[in-house]
Amino acid sequence: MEEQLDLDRVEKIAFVLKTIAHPMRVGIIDLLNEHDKMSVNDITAYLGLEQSLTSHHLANMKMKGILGSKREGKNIFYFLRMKEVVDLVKVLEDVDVIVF
Amino acid sequence: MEEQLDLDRVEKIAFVLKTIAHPMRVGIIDLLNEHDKMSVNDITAYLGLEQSLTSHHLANMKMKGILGSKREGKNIFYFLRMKEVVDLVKVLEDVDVIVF
DNA sequence: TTTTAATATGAACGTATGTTCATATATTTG
DNA sequence: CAAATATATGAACATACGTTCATATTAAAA
Repeated sequence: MEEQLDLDRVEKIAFVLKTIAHPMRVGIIDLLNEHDKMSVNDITAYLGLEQSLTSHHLANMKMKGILGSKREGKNIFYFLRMKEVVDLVKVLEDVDVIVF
Repeated sequence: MEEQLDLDRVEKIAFVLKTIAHPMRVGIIDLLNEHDKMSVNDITAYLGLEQSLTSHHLANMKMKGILGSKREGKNIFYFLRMKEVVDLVKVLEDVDVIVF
């Protein structure tokens, strides 16, 4: 690595981390890694959240390029666009942490 | 993966992500990956921040188990304790993102 | 043993983020 | 076309987070 901070680089990396750094958004990534695409309803059920809150999380991740979506009739299906985020989760899978 | 959300799991993962999801904290990880240990002064210089702000970031990451520190005379040296975070950064190295 | 250097701490404050709630929009079905 | 279903949107609010500033602590050096 360099001896001089590369601002663009660290900002880009932090931007993605920030977008994912929430329990429910990690859950969404897990789910969409298992399923290719899922409707908002099914995601909502899985997370156990309110519809509206799920929708907010999904919109946020979509806007930032992590997810994509396509309508199919009454449903809208979300899917992983930035596949790398799955690896982020995998890296931390077995890490030993005390959460607070 | 499972068909039922594992809350402890996603909370743990999000907790670590959250701790790192800041440009300067990504910078700190880069630096400590290159150097084994570094004094607060040197880290501060590298980041181009105020001493106090750097100290806050370091204390935060230490408290949450990402970093460790040891005093040597006048200086305090910080080092990576949770090495896995380096891989988080590496995963996002070459990802294509539009930051805003 | 006062001064200087290195680092930590804590209060204060503004901004960002997560959540709720009420409502809007789109699509299908009767 | 009216009703039902699926999803989005936006305002309001509370809380979390990042930053600054002023001051405390610790160790070394003069």
